[in-house]
Amino acid sequence: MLLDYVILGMLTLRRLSGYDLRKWMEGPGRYIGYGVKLPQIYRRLVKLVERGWVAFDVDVRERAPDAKVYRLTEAGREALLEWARSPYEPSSRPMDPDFRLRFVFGGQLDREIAISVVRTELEYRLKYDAATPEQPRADQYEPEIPELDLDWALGLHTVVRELGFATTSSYIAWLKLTLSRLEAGRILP
Amino acid sequence: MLLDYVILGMLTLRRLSGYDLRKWMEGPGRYIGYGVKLPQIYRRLVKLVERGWVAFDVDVRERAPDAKVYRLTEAGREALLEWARSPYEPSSRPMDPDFRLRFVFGGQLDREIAISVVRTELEYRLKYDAATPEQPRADQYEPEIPELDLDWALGLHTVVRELGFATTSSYIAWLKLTLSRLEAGRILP
DNA sequence: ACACCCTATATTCCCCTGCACATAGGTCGG
DNA sequence: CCGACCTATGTGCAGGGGAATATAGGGTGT
Repeated sequence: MLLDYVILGMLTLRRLSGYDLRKWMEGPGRYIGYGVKLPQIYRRLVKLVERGWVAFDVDVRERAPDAKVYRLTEAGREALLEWARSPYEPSSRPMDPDFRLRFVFGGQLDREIAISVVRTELEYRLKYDAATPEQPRADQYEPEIPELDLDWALGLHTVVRELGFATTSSYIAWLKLTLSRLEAGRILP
Repeated sequence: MLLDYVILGMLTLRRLSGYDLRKWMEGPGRYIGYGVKLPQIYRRLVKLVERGWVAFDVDVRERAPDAKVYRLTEAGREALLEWARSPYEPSSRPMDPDFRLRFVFGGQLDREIAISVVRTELEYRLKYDAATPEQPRADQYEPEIPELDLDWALGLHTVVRELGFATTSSYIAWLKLTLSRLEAGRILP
């Protein structure tokens, strides 16, 4: 379950309440592309406590309701590390959050993990996504609705595929750049 | 349910079996970013038949198992149009498939719908996503694990946010370009 | 001859997850 | 004073959706 590792990964950096986790997901975490609603976060936290991966202390607050502040346990740290080291299989859809999740929350534990995940992702994208996508051929379609303008419709499909192609290309460029920076031993100038 | 409208939208263009729908989702439809597994497609098709939005004919095939080839009904066409005309609320995560789905499967029905959806999306992205994201501040974090290199971890968060920022920027550029092309009345040169 | 994959449909089990709602104190504007 | 909104926690319900499995004919490789 991806949400488990988002929570464990964030708790590696600092203690957080369920409410904090949601704030992160709606804020900076938006770019990672994975998000769930509050009830789900609370439910997952309960399960993670049951499993012994996280624990909490009640933080009594004067001018706000009491909060449960969660922290990572030793078992949770091991679970996160095990996930981070498990084989990474890229998703067929480049915009899926799988890679970014692995990269950030796995990679933060160990430089070798970060490098290996980026390398795997890059190889996969070069193999399956670097090719120029095919144009849809009008003769393959026979609209059931006479009012539908087939050229218009396929034009929209084409421009969306162009968006996807451009996005994927710059994604691949980012993967190459990031890989070389990681291999050089530092990521920020 | 988004899957309903993916199916209705594809059936607007041509008759398809459940298996065909899955092939499209794994192939060209990958760029739209919405995908489910086969069992879910079959389940949805059953529900759409019950609701009267689609119907099927059994296609007896010589050298392959018989296939159910689905087609759009009048009620299905109306349901798709109603969805396409309903107010569009952009998702807070730019990579969610909501916009692309609306744009392709709503926009193919009517040029005004396509223009309106792109305009709404562009306004939203300019408002919420055009700003440079903040850098994470190291003093806000207190890792529980001494082995964790906080600068390294935050560096990874930063480069992923840079990827998100670059992606969003080129997405906004695409929205502007597409809007002006749509307003000019044609999308392809 | 046998293994394996492709087309094609579908079910069962079980968990994930969104929506609506409940609770409750604090703050702020009208 | 009241409504609206923020912090902060949850519950109940219904439906979405993945993994594994079943079935079954045809083609392809070794």
